[in-house]
Formats: sequence, structure tokens, C-alpha cells
Amino acid sequence: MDARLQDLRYFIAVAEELSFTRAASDRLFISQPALSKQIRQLEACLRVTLFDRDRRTVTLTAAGAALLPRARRIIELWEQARQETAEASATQRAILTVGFQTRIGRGLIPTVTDRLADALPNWRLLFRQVPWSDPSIGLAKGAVDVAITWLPLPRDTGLSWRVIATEQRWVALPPGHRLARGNAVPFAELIDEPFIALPTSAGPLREFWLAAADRPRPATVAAEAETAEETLEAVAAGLGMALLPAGNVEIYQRDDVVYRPVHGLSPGELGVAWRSPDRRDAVRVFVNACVGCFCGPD
Amino acid sequence: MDARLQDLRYFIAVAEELSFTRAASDRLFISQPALSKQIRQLEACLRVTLFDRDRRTVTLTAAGAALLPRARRIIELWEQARQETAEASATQRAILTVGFQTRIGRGLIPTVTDRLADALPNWRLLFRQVPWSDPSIGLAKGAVDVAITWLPLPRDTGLSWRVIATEQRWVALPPGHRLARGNAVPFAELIDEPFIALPTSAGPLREFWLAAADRPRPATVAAEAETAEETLEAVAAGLGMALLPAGNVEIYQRDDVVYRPVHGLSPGELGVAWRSPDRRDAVRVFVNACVGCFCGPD
DNA sequence: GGCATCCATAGCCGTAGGCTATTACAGCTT
DNA sequence: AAGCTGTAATAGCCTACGGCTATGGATGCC
Repeated sequence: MDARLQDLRYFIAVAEELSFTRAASDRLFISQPALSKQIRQLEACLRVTLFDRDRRTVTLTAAGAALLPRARRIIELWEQARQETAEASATQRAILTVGFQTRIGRGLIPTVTDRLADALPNWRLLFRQVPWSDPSIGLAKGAVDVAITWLPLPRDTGLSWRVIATEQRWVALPPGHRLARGNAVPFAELIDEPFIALPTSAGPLREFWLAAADRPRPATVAAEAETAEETLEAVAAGLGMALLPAGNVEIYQRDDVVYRPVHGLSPGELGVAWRSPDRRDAVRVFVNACVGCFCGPD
Repeated sequence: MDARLQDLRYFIAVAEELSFTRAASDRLFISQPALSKQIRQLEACLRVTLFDRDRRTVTLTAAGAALLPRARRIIELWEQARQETAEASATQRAILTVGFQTRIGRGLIPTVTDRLADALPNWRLLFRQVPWSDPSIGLAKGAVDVAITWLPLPRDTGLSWRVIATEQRWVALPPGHRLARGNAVPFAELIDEPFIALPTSAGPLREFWLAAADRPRPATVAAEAETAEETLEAVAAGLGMALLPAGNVEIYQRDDVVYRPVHGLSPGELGVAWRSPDRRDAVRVFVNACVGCFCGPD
């Protein structure tokens, strides 16, 4: 009788791509027959034809055109409901969930915790690791309340952020690499080397850690890694090299990887992010505590 | 990952009833364990506790309270999307779906069809019977575009209507009944007789055809019937009697039931109904055609 | 004409959503 | 105190549905 919200997402994907095959494989990551079946089922549920398929092309019917903006709105409201439900729960339980992708270190958490003890007594922090493949670091789905992350974040996704710290970018190399002999490395020497990249789904962060803006031509991507550990394993195995912030060098110290500072690159910015419409005290206090941590007292 | 819209309905029902058992059996017509399981699943999906159950009572958590109005809004938008999608489809295909509960007769349809041929060439009418148990005659779910129905309709459900015809109420009796001997019957003589009623879910129509407003005490309901045919079978079987509009006497003529006019009751009103926000030309034209059918020319 | 592309169909499988029966507990009533 | 009632949770079962792969048929392109 009622559809699933997921079916509305399916519909939106097909309506936007105007192709079952592409919507299925590129956006929804399901098989094309499964998508066809589900759309047919949605059509049966609504007793309406949503698409005209004439063997070669897919077009929206009047009914489909009417449904599309409404489906978008419903999905939008649902995402919002998820977020605000999670926020209400977190507020009631006095738990602030902090998302992170790589280990934070830098003494940030102890300092922040101390500051929070004053402003938010009996609140607790909960840490949740988020894969690079989620460019909103769990904020979009309401999985976390705030996130410690490297910038930039994708634009126009309703996220706000402030910079916590600025750090030079270093490069991770296998110990035997020719560049491991010297001390610092000019970035120009790296542009033809193979790199270990973040997944495409990581958004602008992938470009940043490939230093795509500073290259004359696209980087050679030797492999993609989902986590920092995976990246360093790949580096140690000699697959390629990877950029990382200076502060992570101590955190990820290991025998089979050496780190060298890179010249000629803009520094990386560590930030704290939150959902723009989220005006809760706890979020504001946490953000301020983070920002004040390295930039002197409040 | 995403919930089903049905799960939101489940949640709303439990939140409003504050009881799994009652919500399950009275409103959702599923078993209590199934409802419990689904609510738990919704909670797992949102990673939040929606209800505090302390063995005896169920209360909303802060998260539940945050979700409730948003869930209502989403369901509302979904209903609206269904309706407007159906409307767009009907408009594109030039098909107007007419809901009805009992046979219409009275020469209404031929007359209306003639009038429509002028104003809406190449539109077709599609008729769909709707059970008495849907008090919106299929309009709420978008199953029909307009409906021919007896008044009154439930209030505040976004439906508009106009009166097509006014008819005296008659009574259907088994042939051997003492009141079948005379010609007309005063309603006062019927108030202690057992009646065949429409289902409770039919809304105010049930009261109207029991003439509840004209009784000193509630009617004796011998049985409930889902359709006109069922009602007359019950009357023929001697289970009780039933009121009906004068015009239906000819339509439902049969050997084992006799009909007599009833004095002392306000007349019944046959109406044409549509969704108030539905401003389509086709609907307006159809409504006008119906109204003009017995009330003289437009 | 052959190939590539795209949607539909067929058939299979695992999970999820429903059911009944039962348990556990709280608040009454006797 | 014992038992009854009412409510939610648990256990175990079955079906239906949402996903998959493999394949078919039609269309546009080289």
C-alpha cells in the first residue's frame, strides 16, 4: 500500500538520470532489474505510470513530473526528521557525538573535555569513526552532532565549520624511496609519483590530499584507500605515496613508513563542523572549545 | 537504512494511543508483537529510543516527541503527493474517475456524459465502486477524482460537495412484515425495530441512514452490511429493516423486499464530492454537469 | 550486418515483516 | 496473599518481497 522512502529515492534517481541503467549502477548501487522492478511496484502502488519507456529513452510522464518535486520534499523532510530526532535524543541524554575520520591526537580531546566540564557539566562525549566515503562525516544523516575533520568540506550541504589548526602537509614514503634520503621535498618532485588516494566519494578532500590544485596534470592514482591505516599499508607496500598533515606524523609513526615535509604546498586546515541549522548550546560550546584550543583562550 | 512510510504510520499510531496493544488492534489491524518489532526496528534505524516502556505505561521520549510532528507532516505530504500524482495522470490521459457506493441510476450518468461531451471532448469517465467503509469515497487516497455519494460527508477532511438531488427516505421491509401492509409509514413506528446498519467506519453516513438524529434513543442494530446488496439480503432474511432514498427503490427492485415511504424524516441529499484543493477544469465541469442535471440547465 | 546499449523478463535466494503462542511483570481484585 | 487482567517482550514459524544473475528483444550506431 504505502511505498518505502527508499523507493522515492529510487524514483528520484531515475527521474534525474532518465536512465534505469545509470541510476542503478552509478547512484543507487543496485542491479538494473531490481530498480526496474521497484519502480514498477511504485507505479502499481500509485496506480499510475511514472515513466514512458520506449525501448531507447526514458521520459517522465505528467504523473512522474508531478511526483518528482514532492518526492524530493518528502526525502528532505525525512532527512531533517532523522537529524532533529537524533538531536533531541542527544540533548536528553546529554551526549554529544563527535565524528572523526583519522585519529585526532594533538592533545585536542583532553583540552576540549576539560573546557566542556565547566560549560556542560554531566554531558559526555561519544566518538564515532566515519569512513572517508561519507563527505559529510556523518553530519548529514544525523549520525554525529559535530565532526573533527580536514577541510575543505563539500559546499552547499548545510554544513558550517571553523578552523581549529593549520598544519604543513608532509608526505609518507616507503623507507627505501629515493626521496626518503633527503630531508624536505619540493612538491614539484612528487607530481609524477603514484599516489594513494581517498575514494572518489570523499568529495573535495580527495582532491586536497592529492594536491590536485597544485598539479599541471591529474595525479597518478595507484590505489584508493578507505582509511588511514589502509593508506599507510599501501605506502609501506611501495604502491605509492600519500600526503598527510604534519601532526599526523607522530600519530601514525611506524617502522615501514618515513615522513618528510613538503615545500610549495598550502597548509592543511583542521576544522570542526556542524549542521548549520543546529543551534544547540552543546554544539556551540564544543565548537568554541575546539577553536580556542590552539588559538589561545576564548 | 531508510524506514518505510508505513513505519511512520505505526509510530504515529503508538505515539497517539500510547499503547502498543491498542494501536495494533484498533488502528493498525496487525498483531501487537509485529508492531513492537517494527517500532524497535524504526528505533534501530534512527539509532534512538522513541518510547519509554516501563512494563505498564508507554511514554514518548524527547526523540519521539521530536519525531511525531515531523512524521505527521511527512505522511501528510505523501498523501498529497499520491493525490496530485493521480490527478496529473488523469489529466494527461483525459480520464475522470468517478467513485460511487450504491448504484447511481436516475438517468444521471447519461445526462452528465452528454453534457461532458461538449465541454470536455475526448475525456472519458471511469467508474470505480468504493466500499462504505471508506468515508472519503476514495477521494482521500486519490483513488477517484470525484464521487457521487449521499450526504453528509465527514467534516474537516478537505472535501467539498454540492447537492445533486433531494429525495424522501423510504424503508425496505421483508414482504410479510406488518408495516408492509399499509402504504406510508410514520417514522415513529420504526424506532423500536431492528435495523441493518452501515459499518461504523462509514462515518456520519451510518447515523444518517439510521436516522439517529430523529430517535429518542440509539437504534437497535441487527447487523452491519458492507454493500447495498448485503443490506437487502439481510432485510429479505428478516434480520431487520433499512432506510434508503426513494430513487433507489426502482433501482433495487426485487421480489423478496418491499419498499414504503417514511413520513417525518428530513429528505436525503445526493451529492457530488471532490477534493477541495483540486481545481482542475474537468472536475469543475463534471460537478456543474451533475448539479445542473436535476436543477435545470446550468 | 554486427555491435553496443538499454529495458524487460525469468528464476533464484535470503531477509524482513507478518503471524501465533508463550512469558514476564505490574496493578487490581478477592 | 493469591489470583486475575492487561500489557509488552520473546520465541519460533512462514510467506512475500527486495535483491541478485542470466538472458532476451529492440533500437541506434559504426
